[in-house]
Amino acid sequence: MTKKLISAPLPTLKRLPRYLHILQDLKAKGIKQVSATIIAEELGIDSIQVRKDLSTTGIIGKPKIGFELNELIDHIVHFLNWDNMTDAFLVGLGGLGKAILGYDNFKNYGLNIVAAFDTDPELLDTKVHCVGVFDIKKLEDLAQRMKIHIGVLTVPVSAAQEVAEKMVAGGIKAIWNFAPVKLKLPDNIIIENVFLSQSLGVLTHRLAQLKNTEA
Amino acid sequence: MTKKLISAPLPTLKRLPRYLHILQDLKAKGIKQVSATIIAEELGIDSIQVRKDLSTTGIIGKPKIGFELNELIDHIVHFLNWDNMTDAFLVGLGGLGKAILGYDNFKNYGLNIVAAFDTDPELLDTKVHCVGVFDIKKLEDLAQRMKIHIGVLTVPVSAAQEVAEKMVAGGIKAIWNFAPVKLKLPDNIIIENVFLSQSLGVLTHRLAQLKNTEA
DNA sequence: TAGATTGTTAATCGATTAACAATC
DNA sequence: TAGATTGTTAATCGATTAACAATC
Repeated sequence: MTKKLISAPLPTLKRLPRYLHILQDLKAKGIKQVSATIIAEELGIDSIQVRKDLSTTGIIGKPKIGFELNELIDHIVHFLNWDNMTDAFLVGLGGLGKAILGYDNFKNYGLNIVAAFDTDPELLDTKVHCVGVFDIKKLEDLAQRMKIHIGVLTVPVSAAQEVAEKMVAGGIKAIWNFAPVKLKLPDNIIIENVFLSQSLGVLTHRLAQLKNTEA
Repeated sequence: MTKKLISAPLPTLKRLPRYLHILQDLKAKGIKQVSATIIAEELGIDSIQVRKDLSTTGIIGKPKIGFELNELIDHIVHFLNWDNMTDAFLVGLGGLGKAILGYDNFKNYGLNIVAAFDTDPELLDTKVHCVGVFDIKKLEDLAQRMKIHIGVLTVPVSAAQEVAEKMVAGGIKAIWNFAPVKLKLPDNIIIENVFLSQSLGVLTHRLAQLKNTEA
């Protein structure tokens, strides 16, 4: 039986991977128990928030003691579904696509990229970071046959919508989108965008602000 | 005289680059005016929110007409400080570092990477995507002499804190951090984190949820 | 003019933070 | 035991959404 995964507020969901990083550090140091206070201090946030976030994963702590480290890690990992490796396709072997393929750590995050796609004839039927590269024409058919549910989209903006539609046609249910464009897809498709310009905008705005207040 | 940059709520700040993408698309199509309604439809958000967000940039629209496209673009670009190119250093030439160096578009986002740093002897004194690569030992001195204020941090977790401290020692005021670790730096240093695991966690959790509700 | 849109004030909603009893 | 921590309910805070007058 699979435990039911109850959802959480988006901000909570985004903090969970950060807790996990800390916890795995502590585990490597041989620590067995941890309190919300410790985690909070490490991340510079409020301990009440940590406690509330952790409770959404279903973990039960012990007053005065805190949480069993291994048990807590398991709960977070399960909540994020990182205990089940999910196969994925990646489309677009530009710099970013290659970087993601080469970043082994995503295996710790439940993501297993099993094939890559591009239009560049030079790349077809080669391997990049041990992953086979195929023509985009084969995407839909292969996705269906291999029952792929996650697509990583690292193509230029101009191709993003078209490729995303092919992913959906192939039965892909969730798209990790790195192209700075709003994908127009059916409502039941999960889209998670990584827009680097957002993050950079925050940085440059704040830096300008800082310089203005200094001047 | 530089116009004063008033700050905005973080969610607003993060939406502004997305508005800009849409507006530049419209500009390329030769359109001269735009209403909040149009932008909102394009992004699938509320038009009231768009109006409020835009007003934080200081733009004044015309009832019934909307906004002058060029004027609106200028306001957002100025608000994000993307009209002033800021020189930056990048440290860590792994896959991600190389991808960022190769992504010319950041020049549209006010970021100009003028030098890269690594420890790999093979890379030193070569050029990657037309940017010179230097030994990390030279980082502090060069940052000071060139008055660099932004550092892009794409090193492994194990090196992140140490390199970040070198950046600060070199006078860098804002760090765009891609290493999944909390940097411990003075309060006046601006840190903007890009934690891909956060985004991936949201995706895998939601996909698991979807499958659970289907089953 | 009538309809559409802006800009702003007020209401709602949801997340964070505070308070506190329970407890190892 | 006393102090520290959990889990939960209530209060606060801030962002989103609604309402509406002004206006081209």
